[in-house]
Amino acid sequence: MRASERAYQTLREEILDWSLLPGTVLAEVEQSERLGVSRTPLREALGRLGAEGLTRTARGRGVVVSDISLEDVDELFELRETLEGKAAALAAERGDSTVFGELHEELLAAPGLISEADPARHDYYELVGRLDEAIDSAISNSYLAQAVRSLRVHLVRVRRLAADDATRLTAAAAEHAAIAEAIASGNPRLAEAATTLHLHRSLSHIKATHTPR
Amino acid sequence: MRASERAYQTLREEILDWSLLPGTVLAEVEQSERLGVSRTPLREALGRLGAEGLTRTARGRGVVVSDISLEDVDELFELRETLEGKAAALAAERGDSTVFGELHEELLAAPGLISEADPARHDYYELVGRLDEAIDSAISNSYLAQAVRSLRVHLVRVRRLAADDATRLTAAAAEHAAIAEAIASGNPRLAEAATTLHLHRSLSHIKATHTPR
DNA sequence: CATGCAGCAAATGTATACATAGGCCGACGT
DNA sequence: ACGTCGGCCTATGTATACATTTGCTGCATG
Repeated sequence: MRASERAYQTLREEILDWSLLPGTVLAEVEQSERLGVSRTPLREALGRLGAEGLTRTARGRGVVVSDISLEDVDELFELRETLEGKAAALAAERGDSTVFGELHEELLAAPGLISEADPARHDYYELVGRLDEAIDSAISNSYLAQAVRSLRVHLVRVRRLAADDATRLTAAAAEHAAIAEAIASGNPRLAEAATTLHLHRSLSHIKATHTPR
Repeated sequence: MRASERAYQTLREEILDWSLLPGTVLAEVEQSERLGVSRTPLREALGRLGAEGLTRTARGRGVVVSDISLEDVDELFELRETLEGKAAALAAERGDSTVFGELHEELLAAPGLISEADPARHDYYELVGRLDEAIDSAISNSYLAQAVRSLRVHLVRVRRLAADDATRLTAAAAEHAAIAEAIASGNPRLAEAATTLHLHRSLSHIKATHTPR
């Protein structure tokens, strides 16, 4: 794998899982030595991160990890409701009913995946990720898909602000199942409504459980 | 100005005004010599263009200018309707009524700007650009604003597919005036409807006047 | 005591040399 | 004659040396 790709993947992971906290300065020499690559591929990695909005260049202090506050969460969900609502509606119009029917079945059984044995809820998030991918490919619109994907990057960070307890995840699974069912039934307005409902509940949960640091 | 910035601006301009046609290969040495910068800043410029979607890396042949077809136009407008509709609605909720009232007045007088003396319609597009900026800043949502801006880049390219005759521009000015008026009146649903109407007419115009090459 | 300027230091920005991989062309074999 | 293999050559990927800018510190002056 290319050195710039390695540096990009590593930094991206570390930012998304809050190993690198907002405000952390990513100096070129420092990071290039730490990651074992030279400054050139590291700069390319920093450029890509900046384009995604995960970092910003603080005039004079170099590149720093972007901040993400509760206000950002409101803004993110405002955009998310718009984009994912439209995506769900288009998926209902254009998607393959059997694909989403199967996802619906799986999501109904999802509470079984939320076991205490897997604190990271790997299986659960993998299933939700497959629903996202199915919607992306069903909408047949690369620009919308791209917009949704770039938005989801930030949402991964936000997830850490919320306490994803088993109770909430079980409820969320039911909401996702409702979205899949609506898409499978080919009803755009219902799919959009189910998405809106899910996002509002997610946002409420984040805001209710967030403990200010 | 930085060399990488110069290279980026130049290439971006050339792609947007179709001086660099879709499919054109942007080899690093070739372009760095042409633009008078070394390969390092040029690579940074190419990276930024790729992140915007104006170029893509063609496996083996390096970086090429992205294609943009009539199918892309449909996809672009589908996303545009979603984003700009939401933006207009938010602007109506949160914007300063006087700002949009003044833009409304100016847009009503816009047909006077469309003179035969200025084939590029510089004054007209400047005014429309100010409406876009006013909406962007009124929505108070940096993520949505960013999404709208990244979308507009592609629309600049599309504009060249349409024959922007004086008749269409006069009608478009009236549609823009209606949007500004709806925002000034603080009516989100009206603002969204006016935007939807305008975008549909723009798309119809593009599809009606486009002469396949 | 505060403010501004000058010099220094460390960061980023740029150029270039070098490594490496992949594609193309020619030759050889079937 | 066509296909395949090998070598060369040109492209990109990386490292590093150098230039340049900017922020900070300390001293001097009002």
